[in-house]
Amino acid sequence: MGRPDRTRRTLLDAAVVVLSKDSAASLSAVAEHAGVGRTTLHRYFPTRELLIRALVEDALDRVAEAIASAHPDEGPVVDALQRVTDTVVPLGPSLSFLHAEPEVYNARDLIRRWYEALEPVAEAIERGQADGSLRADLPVKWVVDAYAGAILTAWDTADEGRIWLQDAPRLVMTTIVHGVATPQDTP
Amino acid sequence: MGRPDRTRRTLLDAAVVVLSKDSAASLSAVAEHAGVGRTTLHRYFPTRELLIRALVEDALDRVAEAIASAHPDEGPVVDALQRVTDTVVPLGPSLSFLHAEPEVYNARDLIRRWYEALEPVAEAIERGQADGSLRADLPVKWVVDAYAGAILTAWDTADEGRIWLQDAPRLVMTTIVHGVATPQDTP
DNA sequence: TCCAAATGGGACATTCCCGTTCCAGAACGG
DNA sequence: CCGTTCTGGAACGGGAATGTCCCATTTGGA
Repeated sequence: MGRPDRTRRTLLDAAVVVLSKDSAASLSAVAEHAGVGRTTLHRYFPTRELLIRALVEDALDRVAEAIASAHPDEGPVVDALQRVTDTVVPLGPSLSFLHAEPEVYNARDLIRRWYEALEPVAEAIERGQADGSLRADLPVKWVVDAYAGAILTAWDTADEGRIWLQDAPRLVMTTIVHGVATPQDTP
Repeated sequence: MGRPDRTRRTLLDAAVVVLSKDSAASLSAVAEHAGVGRTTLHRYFPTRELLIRALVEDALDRVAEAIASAHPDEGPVVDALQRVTDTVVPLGPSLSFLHAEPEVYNARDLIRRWYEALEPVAEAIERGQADGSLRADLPVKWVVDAYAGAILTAWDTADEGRIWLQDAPRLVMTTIVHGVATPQDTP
């Protein structure tokens, strides 16, 4: 991997962190956070628009890859979701960026691609509802969003120092799968 | 209530909708969405900073008032949370705005005030953990964030048309309280 | 070591948004 | 019905961010 590739990677990583906390942050701020001159940033991403697009692509790729690597179609559904959670939580900045970026919010095709990336999770949830391990009185679309939202919340909460990041996967799984009530009280 | 009060209310309502979807939206966009001239907007809120502050105050007040009106300190905790959910879900735009606004994210005191507004919820959760109706192996801070996050997610999901807004409170409560697994599988 | 590639800084024009001012017209209340 | 208040449009200066160019310097590989 040559120098250009490393610089590009550095820029993408810095940009996702900065822009996830302020989607309107200036390109100067991004370049500075990456330890790179603003000129160099423009050399790799000529316009802000192109930088955003590249970040979205990168984030979607990472999420899709992380989910795939967890093999959500294998084994008991709850175990599968546990594996997905473990691999996706570290992608917090990318999730946070996708969620904060207005470009994503207002572009139909990008929303569609987000849910395409989550499709294996949706299938796992359907599988769970079919085999009786997940309750079937909740819309799959809702469960997908609630699950993804919980992961995002966990990242944000850890980022604010209210929980430890290492606890995040367990908290997400316990809360989403079993709920916050005591088991006995669940009718 | 005179004309100025109504105009101010119109502006606040329009601004929270526009800025919740794009925290960097221009004041022209806000004024246009409110059906008001940009001059008038500046007459009520001289600077963008002051508009943001007023929006934050308004959002925090609404959340605190909605929670208080649900009397989260009375009756069974799960019932109390149900009442809070019912009253808070309609505040989606305000929650979304608070969550998206970088000004809030980066200001210690505003974060503190957000959690102060949620304090009655935190107390209800503590009460539930103490009386055995809620599981005690989850940090209260996490439960508060997960709960608020679920309400926000439900609003966003309804806004995208993936669920009906009228179903949101039930979905939030079922998911957060009981989880998405079938009751029998909860150990 | 040497050369090509990559980088960083400075300078510049452009564009967009903000905040202000002025003035004419509309709306509301007495 | 009249006058006070509120509103909307136009115009302007200032400032910040963007995108572009040029050139000196550094870096890393052959």
